[in-house]
Amino acid sequence: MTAVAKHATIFDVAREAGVSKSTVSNVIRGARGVAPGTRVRVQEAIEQLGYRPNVLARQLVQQRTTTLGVVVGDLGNPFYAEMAKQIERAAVSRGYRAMFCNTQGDEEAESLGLESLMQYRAAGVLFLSHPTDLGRARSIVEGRAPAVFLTCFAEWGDVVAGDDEAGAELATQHLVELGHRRIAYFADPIVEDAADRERQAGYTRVMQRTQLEATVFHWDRPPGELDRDARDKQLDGILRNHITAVFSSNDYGAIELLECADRLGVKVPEDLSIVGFDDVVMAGLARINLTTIRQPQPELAGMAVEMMAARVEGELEGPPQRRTLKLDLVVRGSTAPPAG
Amino acid sequence: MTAVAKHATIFDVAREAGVSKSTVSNVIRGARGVAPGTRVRVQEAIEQLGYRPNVLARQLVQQRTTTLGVVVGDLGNPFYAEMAKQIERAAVSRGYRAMFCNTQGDEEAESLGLESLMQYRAAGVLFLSHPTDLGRARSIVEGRAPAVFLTCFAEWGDVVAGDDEAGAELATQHLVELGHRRIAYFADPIVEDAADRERQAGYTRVMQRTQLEATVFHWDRPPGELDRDARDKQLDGILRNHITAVFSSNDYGAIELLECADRLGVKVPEDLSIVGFDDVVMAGLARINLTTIRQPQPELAGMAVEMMAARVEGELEGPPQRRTLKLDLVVRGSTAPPAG
DNA sequence: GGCGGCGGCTGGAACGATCCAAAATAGCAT
DNA sequence: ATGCTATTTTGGATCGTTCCAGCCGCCGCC
Repeated sequence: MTAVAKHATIFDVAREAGVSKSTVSNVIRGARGVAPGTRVRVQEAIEQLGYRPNVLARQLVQQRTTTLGVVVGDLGNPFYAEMAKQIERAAVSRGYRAMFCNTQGDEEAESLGLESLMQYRAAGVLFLSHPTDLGRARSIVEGRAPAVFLTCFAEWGDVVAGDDEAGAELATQHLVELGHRRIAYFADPIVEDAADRERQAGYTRVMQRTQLEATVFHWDRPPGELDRDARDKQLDGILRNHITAVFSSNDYGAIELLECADRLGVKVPEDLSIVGFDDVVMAGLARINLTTIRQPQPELAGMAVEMMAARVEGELEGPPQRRTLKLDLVVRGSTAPPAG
Repeated sequence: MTAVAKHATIFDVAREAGVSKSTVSNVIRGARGVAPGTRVRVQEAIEQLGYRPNVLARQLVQQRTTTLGVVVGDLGNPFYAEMAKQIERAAVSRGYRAMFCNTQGDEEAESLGLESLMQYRAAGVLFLSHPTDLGRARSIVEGRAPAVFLTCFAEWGDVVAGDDEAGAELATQHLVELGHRRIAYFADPIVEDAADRERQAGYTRVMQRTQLEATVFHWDRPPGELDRDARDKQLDGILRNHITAVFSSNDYGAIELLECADRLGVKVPEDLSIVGFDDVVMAGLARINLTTIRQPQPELAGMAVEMMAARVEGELEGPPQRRTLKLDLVVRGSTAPPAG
């Protein structure tokens, strides 16, 4: 039984039930005005033949699809993976299907993926990571499908994101309240996007408000496995500067920092407090136990899909909107009052 | 510009270029027998109108799609997320598109997802997690689309998996060579499937070969956050039994064990050696540093997609095949010779 | 000069659904 | 019976492609 059977069509069902194709169509679409007896006969025929309507044909004639394109930089990254899962669930529960494009930060992959989504006539495109080539992405998508930016930003589409600035304020405030005075912000070079900017802004605002000196760092070399020594040296230099607490723009950076500290023999949180951002699964492991800012992933994903659906179904019109969700501080074991 | 523009069709291009739709079709399909001049004119018209062929229409008439259905239990789980990403990449590079269905272990979600995939006329279905309701899955898919089971098993489809038994032997052998005699196998109750069985078999075989007593455990209560005490108590009881090393059926279970040990004040690896399975990202974190068996995810995914493509394209026929990939031991810091 | 062959191009049928207008049937009162 | 309305049912057009058979015109050859 390797051969794949031919699928039954609406005509096969019609013949089996002794009605016209239109009546079968009325039954499967749940249209009213079908006699109860006929409906039953048609349903039996459908059951009998194992008939399943061809979505492609339907979408072709209806001139609209229920395919939601999702562009994501790295599906393997647990943060995005969780987000992707929530999006898939939300999409399905609204009658849509998600189609993911993993770009791996590659421009070529990104535009090919978007082109492909357009060829599939995706009802909308949801950007889960900031597009690598924003202009190109715009030229491919705009005017053809609505765009929603989730956790990232562009002025030509709706935006759904956590309130990064307020979240960063929360994180910084937490450190200040613990008694820290020399607090640094650590930017992850991988994501030099709007989110990073806002988080930095939140940090800076609190520092100014409390009359403390803001210090912003970023890895001299991105965390590419091999130059741990360089990074250790960098953190060492920073600590000599009497920094007692670090707020990292995301959890991955924070965990990297944690590992550097371990290697340098710097005790966390006794000698150095660390706060992350996102609350990825790893952050909750007992051995990591990272204080961080939680992103409400299910709500974010749900909201993004809801907006997308509203645009697609014409319930939402006009200029791009921006929805922001509140973020919460999760206090764990990587923060404590400074040693002195 | 909220309104979504109508897409140009092959007829629009034909009119623009002053040729028939068939010629345009020949150009976009790269068919030979089109005069160079004509080809250029058509390509200009395509460019001009921003024309993109409608995949739905094409697939409808061609009676085959390039959609690969992927059924996965939990896209948010980093192991599956990485797998999903590799599948997506492999699919795209072979001219297919992946369509994911997250089932969350729910039978209803699973069959709805599969039904949906069949309605989309998916060219094949790739199971990334063992189906919750195997019989139902079979009745929906079999005869309509080829199935490939990746990292899981069913007799009605091709199987691609790591050599779990050999991997488990490697893990157990490693513990034996370190000098351990009382070694336990810990089954994760979440995945009581073929993989678990084979891993256990590998463990048992080594134990028998070395004339050691095999001891199999499983959590009395699954790791559902709230009953940590119960699990601590269980591990405590096990350790009183003079167990000095544990081989867990997967990394999540191993990490859980690690956390229990931490809470009980049991030192790893001094008092207890732990080996996991899968080599998820977390296992490599310096603070976790788990000795484990690595699954070659890119190769597994690539092979699965390759088999799927071969089935779809008719290059592979006949009864279900089974491909097994070699697994490697990754020695990290959670294993050491026993204290005595 | 007629004819076969060939490269280039085209029209029509098909794919499997939706949806509308029109036809058929049923029900009911006169 | 007849007419009128309400309910069911139906045929046909349509969506945007692919692909095949056939047409047209040109070239070279005998």
